[in-house]
Amino acid sequence: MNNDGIWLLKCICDYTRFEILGLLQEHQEMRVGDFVRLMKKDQPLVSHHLKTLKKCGIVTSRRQGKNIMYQISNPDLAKLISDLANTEKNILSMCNIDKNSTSCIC
Amino acid sequence: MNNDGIWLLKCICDYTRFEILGLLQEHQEMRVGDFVRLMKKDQPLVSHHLKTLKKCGIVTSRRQGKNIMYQISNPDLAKLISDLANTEKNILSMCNIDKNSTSCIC
DNA sequence: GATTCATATAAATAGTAGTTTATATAAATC
DNA sequence: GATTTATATAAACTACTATTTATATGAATC
Repeated sequence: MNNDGIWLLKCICDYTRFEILGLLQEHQEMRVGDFVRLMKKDQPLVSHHLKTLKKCGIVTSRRQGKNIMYQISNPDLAKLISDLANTEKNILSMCNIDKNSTSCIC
Repeated sequence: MNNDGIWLLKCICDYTRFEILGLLQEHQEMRVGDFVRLMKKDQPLVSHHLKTLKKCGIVTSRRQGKNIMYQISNPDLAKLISDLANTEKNILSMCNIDKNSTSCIC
């Protein structure tokens, strides 16, 4: 893992992974196939990002028969991630964003 | 600006920009040259990242003689960014990080 | 034990973003 | 007004990371 002090934020700041984490906040535990269906993305792509999240310690997994179930590694972490998402939302709503513009005007 | 809903987090999640924002939290307002000196990075690099932050609406600038002064665009935003940094720190401290390992174990 | 289903892994590709190098602009000073 | 100082811009380069495509693994079922 890189050593720049914000590798964890970076790990969360990819849209696909952000989406995965959002789904995991809602559903506690999910199979890979669930992500694939809900996110409408290719299975290898989803698996790849799950692996990245796992390497960062953000999610854990367990096998259940043919499926592999993923969950956020611990409840406190889940809370902090949702804090992060909320902070992001607050910042966004603080900005007057013109969706067709190239910038936001705070 | 991209449209993935986390462009702002992404804008903050670069080490150089994170460092710039950290300095701006401490000093309210700084000249480009101040960043260059304190961060020990090339001037064009710093300018480039300041431009990115500006495009995202995170910082603003004003000219003062030969210098251009940068500041975080508004106090609420400054607070939210420091919240973000704190959340990051909390997450990090929640993880038992072995600095020489390739992952953290939450 | 062969086939199917679910997921992982690996390799190739493509796109993006950071960095460096060189140059331009704009204000201040002599 | 020429030179210096501070900053910006542009182009070239590099490195990283997401995505795609193809294949492998491993459990369950017939």
